[in-house]
Amino acid sequence: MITRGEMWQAEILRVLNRSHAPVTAYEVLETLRETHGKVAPTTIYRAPSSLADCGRVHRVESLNAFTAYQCDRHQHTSILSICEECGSVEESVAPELLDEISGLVGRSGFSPMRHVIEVHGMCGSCSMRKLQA
Amino acid sequence: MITRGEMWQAEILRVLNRSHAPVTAYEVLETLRETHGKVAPTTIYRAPSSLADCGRVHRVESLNAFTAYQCDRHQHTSILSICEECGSVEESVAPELLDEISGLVGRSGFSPMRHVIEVHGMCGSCSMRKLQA
DNA sequence: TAACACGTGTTACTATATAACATTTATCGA
DNA sequence: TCGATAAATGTTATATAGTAACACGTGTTA
Repeated sequence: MITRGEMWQAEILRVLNRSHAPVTAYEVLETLRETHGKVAPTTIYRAPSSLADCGRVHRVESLNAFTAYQCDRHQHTSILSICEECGSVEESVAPELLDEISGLVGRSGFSPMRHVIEVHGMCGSCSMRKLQA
Repeated sequence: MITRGEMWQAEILRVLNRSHAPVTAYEVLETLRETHGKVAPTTIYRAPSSLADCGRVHRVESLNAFTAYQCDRHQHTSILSICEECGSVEESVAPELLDEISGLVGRSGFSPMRHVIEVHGMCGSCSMRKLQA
């Protein structure tokens, strides 16, 4: 049986997948209001949180926004590269880098639970375009 | 000559240094209102931004808050470990790790400008305390 | 079917951040 | 020195982000 909560998760995933750039909760909200009438922020926030918990979407902390996983295999911590020119986000996976970071901060006894690794800059296509112009 | 802007920067640095945990802009605001009467959010936001630009404070993206650099030598990208138990933040510096990350995301032509690396977890002291209890 | 647990909806609010414009202060040429 | 101009700072209002608290309904279980 499909619960209403699962229905919202599916709707929101669809909105996130339509955009290759991260989408803020309120942008999702506006989109869903076009098709569903009145929708409350709470509805929107609950779903991505649970989706993030089960590894289907990323929360992009430095943008206060969400983005769907590009690839099913990536359902663990990713390094996100965020183009400040076009807004696109790429995922990279590097467990060994995460381990190095954990090792580094672990020297003082710190136990990592969640890694936030976001790199801002300019993507390849935008760099190209800039050079040509 | 000391401009008003520099005065605010100094005030705000003082507030940040009094706390070993990150402080939100609005907490700074409240503190400064106690001593300076009416202060507008804009005033508070301008100063940490310029302080962040010149490497005196970190903006902690995953907390929407600011924290002063613990050590003058760290005036470049740091890895922040954030204790979710006591709120304390530690800095680690590892240029070679940043280079590895840059190399990784650079494979697709991405040019990094700013690294956000924040690790959430539990600090050594809190782990100790938990074990004893 | 009463009583409860739990998921979802609704309202209202708090927190975070910035845009737009007003005012003050600094700078510079006449 | 004085006015014109540019730059920094102050002020107001508002946009954006996020959550708490409670209401409501639905599906259990006894």
